[in-house]
Amino acid sequence: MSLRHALLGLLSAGPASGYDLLKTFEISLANVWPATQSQLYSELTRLDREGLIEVAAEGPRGRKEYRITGEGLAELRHWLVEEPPTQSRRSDMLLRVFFLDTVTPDQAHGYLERLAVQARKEHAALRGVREQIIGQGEDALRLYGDLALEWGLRLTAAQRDWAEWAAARIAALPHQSTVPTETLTETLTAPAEAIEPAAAE
Amino acid sequence: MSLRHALLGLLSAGPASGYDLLKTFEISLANVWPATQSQLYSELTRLDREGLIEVAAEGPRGRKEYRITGEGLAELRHWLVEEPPTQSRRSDMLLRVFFLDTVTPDQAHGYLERLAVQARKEHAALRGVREQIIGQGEDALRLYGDLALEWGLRLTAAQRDWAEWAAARIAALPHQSTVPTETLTETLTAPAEAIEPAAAE
DNA sequence: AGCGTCATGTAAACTGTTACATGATTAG
DNA sequence: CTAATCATGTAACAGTTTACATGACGCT
Repeated sequence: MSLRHALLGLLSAGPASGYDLLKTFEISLANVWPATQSQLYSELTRLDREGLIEVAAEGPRGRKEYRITGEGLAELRHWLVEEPPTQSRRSDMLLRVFFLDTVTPDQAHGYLERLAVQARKEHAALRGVREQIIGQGEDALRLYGDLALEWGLRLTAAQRDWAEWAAARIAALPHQSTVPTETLTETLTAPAEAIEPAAAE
Repeated sequence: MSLRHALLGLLSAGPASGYDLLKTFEISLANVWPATQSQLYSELTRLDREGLIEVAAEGPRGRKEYRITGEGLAELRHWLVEEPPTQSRRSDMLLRVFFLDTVTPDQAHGYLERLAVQARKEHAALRGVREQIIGQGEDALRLYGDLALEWGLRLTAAQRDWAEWAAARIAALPHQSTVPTETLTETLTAPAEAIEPAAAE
């Protein structure tokens, strides 16, 4: 359960309300640990009940500003340095690759091309983010944000390169000529045809 | 819900029982889409009820061998080529990076070093897998498995390189001397200290 | 006065994990 | 005969998503 640690982490930078935290999730944490409003509010209630955070102040429309407690900070640090990182490696994208032999090579090629395009877009978006924050306040909080951003850039670049490489490999297959896509629909219900192996890179 | 598509994909290669599929999940699909026995059996029952798979034969100890139906194959192909890939990018590992400023630079450095070690191990393991399957039957099913393996190799390499780069950046910080780790425990309850930015790469 | 945003909460459905439970068959 | 493996299922719980519901405040 890392949602609680995400919340503790955000609150370690200063007090905030559920609404504030929700915005932060939508903007900066969306790509790392998405969370919904519903989930967020109930987790905050639980954290408060368990003493890891507390209500610092109450505002206008029932607004409750939470603050992290000493116990909460200790838990956050424990999670950071003690608990082994469990990368949940569930990948929709890669799962499909395993079964690409059930569709035509053209369709498989199309899938990989789309992955490459998507990776290029994401990479460009991250570059945009980097341009925006360049020259801004260079404090401790930014250093680690930069590391995360760099990871995003490297990951999307790797994904792009791999998808292009993989698409090219499929395009290099024999019997992969200029078949118009219209005629492929009727082959959909036929069993996947055997594919000759491509030469190693 | 991609578990059902994983099952359909495996069954597209030939009939199998829940037990067989479970083994396949543990061996070859564990790193892509982990699933538990419990989850698997109930999903098979559901797929059967919905007509996407059917019982082909019954074996010795209540064994039920499932076979994919035409409807199931259609659903698999639809998922592969029509539905946009939703990469669930929830990353425990990256989430921690954002909050690394709440612990000492030494501890942050240690975290990144451990990530690098882990990535190196995983990369080596995948290399081992590649050695094992080299020279084996080179059929259509293998081609796409190779693409997936290559992605694993590239991903773990990228993770290793990034973690090393990030660790080096933290090690290059000022005031980052040879502090014995024993003395760090008392700084755990103190507020995280401000960190000077490192020069760009 | 009314619209947009701020602000929080609950309920239901679904997905995933852990643990419990049971029994048949085969190999040694 | 007995231990390992084959083989399936259920129950309880934890985490996530979607939808519903409500109301206060601030600006024009």
